[in-house]
Amino acid sequence: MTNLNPDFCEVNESLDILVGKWKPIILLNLLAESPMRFSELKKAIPKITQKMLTKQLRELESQEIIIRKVYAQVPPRVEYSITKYGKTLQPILDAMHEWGLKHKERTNSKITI
Amino acid sequence: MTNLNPDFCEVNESLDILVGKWKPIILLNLLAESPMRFSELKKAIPKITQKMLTKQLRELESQEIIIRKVYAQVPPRVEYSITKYGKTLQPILDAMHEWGLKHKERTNSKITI
DNA sequence: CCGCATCCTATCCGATACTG
DNA sequence: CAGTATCGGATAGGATGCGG
Repeated sequence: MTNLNPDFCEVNESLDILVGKWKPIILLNLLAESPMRFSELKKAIPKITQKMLTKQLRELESQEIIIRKVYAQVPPRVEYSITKYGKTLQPILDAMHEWGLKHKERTNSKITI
Repeated sequence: MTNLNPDFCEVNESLDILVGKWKPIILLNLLAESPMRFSELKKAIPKITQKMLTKQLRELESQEIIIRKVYAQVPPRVEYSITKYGKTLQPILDAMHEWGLKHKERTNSKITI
């Protein structure tokens, strides 16, 4: 393994998509239930601001992980869905979730010693 | 799935450890070969600055993903190894690597159309 | 050989206010 | 309802130079 740099490390390809304070939570929501309206996502993730929700959704959309569908209505209705491609991230999310749980156990048992 | 916020999303536990421009590459190196000297890592990852290498190593050390061993010599000799705990990240790294490869194929085939 | 200190820049992210 | 626009603080990361 010689002359590595981040531009040629495939791990970073998936990392780029997942990184963002709210990306994992948004993806977990849309993997569990698609489509979801903007307001439903906002309600499911109360602490996110509208600005950040919009921004992270736009980024995921531009990477074709999710799809944004606008209905020409008043008031507006916008629905977000995970794409088939986005679903391929599931194994990664699962592995990370499982590791996270173990990590928490470990951390807790340390504190209580 | 209600009232989620990043502080209670287990995915972020593992993400926190992996995020950092050079963390994945450092981990892949140490997973492939442990221990490695500071200078060996620097040589394997030419574009990283000493400051960043030191910083990322310190962070991984504080999370007990790697171990830092100093030999009382002149000149100094410092070796870094992956811990048993750090090895539990391997499935995540593997999943991300595999996804990254597929992602690159996909991206390339798009460009060449 | 290994690392620290300093300075600098870019981007992330939050708070708040406004709009078709 | 589903966004923009603007401001400002915090953090990540790079360049460079010094030190035991």
